[in-house]
Amino acid sequence: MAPAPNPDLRNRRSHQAILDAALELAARDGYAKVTVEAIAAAAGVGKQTIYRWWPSKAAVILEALNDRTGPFSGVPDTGDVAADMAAAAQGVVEAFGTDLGTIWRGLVADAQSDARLAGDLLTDFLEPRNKCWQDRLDAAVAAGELRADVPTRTMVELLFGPVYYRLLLGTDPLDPENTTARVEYLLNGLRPR
Amino acid sequence: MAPAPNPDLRNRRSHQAILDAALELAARDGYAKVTVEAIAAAAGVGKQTIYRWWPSKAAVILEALNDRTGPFSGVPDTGDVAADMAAAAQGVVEAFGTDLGTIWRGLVADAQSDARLAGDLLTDFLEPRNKCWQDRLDAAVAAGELRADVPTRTMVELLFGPVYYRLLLGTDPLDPENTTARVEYLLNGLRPR
Amino acid sequence: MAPAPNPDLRNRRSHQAILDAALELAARDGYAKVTVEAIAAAAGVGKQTIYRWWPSKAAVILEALNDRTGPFSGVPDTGDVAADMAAAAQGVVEAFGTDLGTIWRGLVADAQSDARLAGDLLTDFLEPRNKCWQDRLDAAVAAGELRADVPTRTMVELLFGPVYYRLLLGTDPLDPENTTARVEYLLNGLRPR
Amino acid sequence: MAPAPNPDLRNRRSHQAILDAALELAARDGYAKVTVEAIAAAAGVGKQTIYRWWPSKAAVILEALNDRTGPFSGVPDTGDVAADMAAAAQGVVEAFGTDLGTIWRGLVADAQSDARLAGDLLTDFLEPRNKCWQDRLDAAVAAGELRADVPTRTMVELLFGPVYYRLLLGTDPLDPENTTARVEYLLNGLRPR
DNA sequence: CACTAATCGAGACGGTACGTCTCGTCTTCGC
DNA sequence: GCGAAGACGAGACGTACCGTCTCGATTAGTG
Repeated sequence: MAPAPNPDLRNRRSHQAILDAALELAARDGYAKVTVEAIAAAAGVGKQTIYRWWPSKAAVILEALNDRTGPFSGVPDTGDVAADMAAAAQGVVEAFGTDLGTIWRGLVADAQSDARLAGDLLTDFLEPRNKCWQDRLDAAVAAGELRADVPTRTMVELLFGPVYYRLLLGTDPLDPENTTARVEYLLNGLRPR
Repeated sequence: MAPAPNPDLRNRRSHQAILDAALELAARDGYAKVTVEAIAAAAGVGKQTIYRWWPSKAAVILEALNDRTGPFSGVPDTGDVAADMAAAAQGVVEAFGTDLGTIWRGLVADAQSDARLAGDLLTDFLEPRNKCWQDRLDAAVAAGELRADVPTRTMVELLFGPVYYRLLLGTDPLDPENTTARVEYLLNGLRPR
Repeated sequence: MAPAPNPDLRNRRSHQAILDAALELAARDGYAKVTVEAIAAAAGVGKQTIYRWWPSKAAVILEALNDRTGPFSGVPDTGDVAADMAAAAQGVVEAFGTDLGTIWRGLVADAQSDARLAGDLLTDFLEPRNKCWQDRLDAAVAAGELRADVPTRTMVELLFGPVYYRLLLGTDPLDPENTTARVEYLLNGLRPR
Repeated sequence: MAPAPNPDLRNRRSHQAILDAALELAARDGYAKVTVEAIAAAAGVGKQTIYRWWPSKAAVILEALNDRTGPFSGVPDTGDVAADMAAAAQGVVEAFGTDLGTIWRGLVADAQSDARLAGDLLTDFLEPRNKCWQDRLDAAVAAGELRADVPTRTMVELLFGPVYYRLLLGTDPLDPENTTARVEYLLNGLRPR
């Protein structure tokens, strides 16, 4: 069906205008209220130009998000894994406190009924960041700071799972202090000593 | 505006037919594909009869879910909090492996752009269950099985956060074994001993 | 596919608003420039309400035309068939000089690629009028004013064919005088006497 | 605006391929379904190459038609104007029974909303043929076969008007027999003798 | 024989309207 | 007078073409 348009002929100006418009509308009106039609109008672009290059509004906004945040800068490595975990988790919490959090919630929501988007969310956004984290944690394991018998992938889930829990379920507000404390709980465990 | 319909006049048969139809459609076609129109048709009911009593399809399905699963039976208390946590977390994971998981994902997705629904999700479903858990963990704290300086609400987040992480982000499949191990990690911490 | 909407439930106000808007737009902007979307907007109506009851903009405009012109009043019968033919042909020519002519040209144009519309044009507009004419001419034949060996249907074609020729091909402007003369030519023939 | 492309640099192969493709598509899919895009694709040509030399798909197809039918061969002159009229009218009717009729209907349809095309239809196709007819009829008038007080242009309308009436309105199928008879009616008139 | 300029194939672009879909409200009729 | 049935206004969807535009890559006729 799709005649596979030639990316070389892509118009830079339009491409960027679409990303910019998408992000601005999402920030202004809320993710759910954004429509492809509105993005096209705001970007001064034909709808077909969006559909030619993206399968859905979600895909546009995901790329816009990546375009805006730029390449993931990596995780800190001060030698103290506890401090690094706390710092980075706080970074995530703070980022989620901005428009980014709202937009990300919308993307995750759409991904529940759009398997392709779910995959793109992972490959384009989540997994690269998690990969960095796993590397950092692997180093900590090697340095004897963390248990070797716990998969670092699981550690990442333990660290960020509660953040997403609050973000998506809204049980409690995202709270940097709580985030710092959580790292200590994770490292030392919930058993009394 | 809304003439505040008198709940006494509510038709039991229609009410139940709507809940049943909603759940069946959600299970068969997937949450996102269900429409109020389809529920009404499947229940042999006018659309207005649904809109009179519920604000959205999500509200119908949430009530249908609660209607189906019945009142929350509470958490186990064998005296061994580790075993209880593992058992219950596994129960959740198993439940999420059925239609319930798919439907729940849909409800959480809708809640991202529907504050009222988000509130209902908490009060009608999540908080009652979490309240039970906090009570159980309070008992464990009192029994000296868990640290007293960690809010039990946070403990619940640590336990279930990673489950929701996988459920909603799809990084890895929900896995009962991993769930059991996670309880041990949480209790003993990630530091080498 | 089409669930066959129930005409009894049709909204009178909307129906009339659509017909009025269609005709006004056609007169103002020209038949070809009218769009279903514009009719809907001008009538303060949803597009679906048009598509529910008509298959195309042409069908709307045809009905609007019939609604406006009202039932065909019939043909004159003064006893002098020549005078009657001239009068009526002139009536047609004059009508075609108004918006009606422009709209009718548009409908005939659309009918070239829309068999259903072509049929509707005949049954809803052309044939009723031609039927009246054939009856009038039959009477003239019976009165000995016209040849009995020429089908009256053919006579009608001879009378109006040239009108449509000018209307649709634009070779020459529609001209009442020429119309009158043509009746004489038809009746007496092109041979010198 | 238009930089007036230099016809000398025109690519013969492309020109012919466009005409051929246009006619083939019109015959195969019907005039209305043909698009400039499809002609370009079928001719292996860029869209701009069509728009450089023609203002619309109708103009392409009109030229293709003229290219295919070749120069108009003129009207017969056997000395018997009745026979000649019948022969030629039948020729037209027969031609209209082929793809040519369908395509011609499409062109006339488009001309209703395209004044330029309407003009081209006359100058490139209709008027040359009518001119020949008028000449032939002038000769018949001079020979005393036809009335001198009827403009030959009007005679042509009387002869072909009914043909177009049937072609464009679809009241009855185009019928060679009826065509022959019509010539007799026209010559001798509709009055009983 | 290179040079230069316009045409060429290709197809992306900003637009417009299409006909469909679903939403949440409003209207009608039958029980 | 309630409720099923479903028409309604609204408006986004994703598609199809329009006519214009921007690309190299031919392809002429000129110098």
